[in-house]
Amino acid sequence: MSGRLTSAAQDRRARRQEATRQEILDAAWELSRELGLAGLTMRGLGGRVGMTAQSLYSYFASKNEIYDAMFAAANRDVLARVAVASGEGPESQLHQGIRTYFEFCVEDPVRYQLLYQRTIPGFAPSPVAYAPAQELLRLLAAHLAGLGLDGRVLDLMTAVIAGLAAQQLANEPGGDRWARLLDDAVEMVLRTGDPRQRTQ
Amino acid sequence: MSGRLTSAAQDRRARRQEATRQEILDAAWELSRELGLAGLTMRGLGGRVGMTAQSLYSYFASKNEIYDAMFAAANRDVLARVAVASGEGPESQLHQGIRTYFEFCVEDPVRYQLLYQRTIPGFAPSPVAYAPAQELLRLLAAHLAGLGLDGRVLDLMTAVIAGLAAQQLANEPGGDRWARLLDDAVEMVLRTGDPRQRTQ
DNA sequence: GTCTATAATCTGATAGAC
DNA sequence: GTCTATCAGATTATAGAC
Repeated sequence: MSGRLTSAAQDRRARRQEATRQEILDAAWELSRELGLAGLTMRGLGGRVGMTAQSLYSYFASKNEIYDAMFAAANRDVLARVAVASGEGPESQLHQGIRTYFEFCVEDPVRYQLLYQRTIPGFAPSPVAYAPAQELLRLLAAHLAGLGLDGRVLDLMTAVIAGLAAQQLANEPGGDRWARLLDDAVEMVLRTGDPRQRTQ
Repeated sequence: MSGRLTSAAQDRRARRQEATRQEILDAAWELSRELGLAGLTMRGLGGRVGMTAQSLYSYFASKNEIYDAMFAAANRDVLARVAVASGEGPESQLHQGIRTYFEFCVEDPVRYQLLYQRTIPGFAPSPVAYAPAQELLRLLAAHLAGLGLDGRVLDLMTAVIAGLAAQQLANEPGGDRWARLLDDAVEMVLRTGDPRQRTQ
């Protein structure tokens, strides 16, 4: 019986640990949005979450491990959101999925910087943290393949989506000047890649 | 006569000053490419150029002024390169100009980061440093207007170009997987914006 | 698991001699 | 214009008491 009790206590402790980790990550996002990704410091983060900077090392082995956890969470988030995007018919579903992804991108400039502009000096995401992004790309590739479109169209599509998101974030964050071009742009790429459309 | 001599001496001194400034900027680019834009430090820069970090302040009032000078030089460079891009007929000229611009973008990741991904914490370019970029955009707008295309097409065009460049730099720096899609992508945007092409 | 203390180092920038 | 010396801080991270 003491074994079961010990195990239950371990569970409780582990859950508490995990809850604190999450609290720290929430504060890290908050601070990053206020001061920029490079402005995030262990002291500032500790202060925000109500402990000393040193105590953070009980939850994360290094500052980069915090960045990695943020990276992983964001990637898991976008994959989940795109996966549930529905629509009637494959083309509508594709449009919906891309729209969902695009909105995720322009929603949070700091998150976009972390995920897609490798700008933090010593940081590179771990394979585990990066995996959902690859899965997302595979998902898009499969959808396009289902419409008879090849890798060339995939590359063009990712570039067009990324370009619209980047322009929106850089030149008019929070606006829709590029966002409202998205559907037509996607349609344009689909038509270009459609063999029935080609002249040769 | 002493007046002329003094003036000549001032000229010589000013030229020497300017030469040293340029030497410092060259070293700054070099170091940034080695360590990343955020990795550039006054001490490192001083060491590279053969003086102490403190002496750099005789040439630039601050570190941000160095970033600004780099920003300005890069913008002047790309404008000059695009301006001389030639071609027969307005469409060919447009393609050539865009190709020149694109190659400038993918040529140097660090320069791209400085110009187009506002990632340095305290730095914002001065109006003078930024001006050539606006001129470049006006140039593109005028070319498109000459083909009967509106601001919507301009926004779509900038997004497509930026997207291809960003994907190329992020996923395959030095390669041509996205670069070789450029001409077709530009053509695609031009056709989409052509009123003769529209169905309604 | 949290703290204090501190290591060890880096940063941009200034003062003043020469 | 260049140097030495130094300011006034910041940074991540570790050691060890409790």
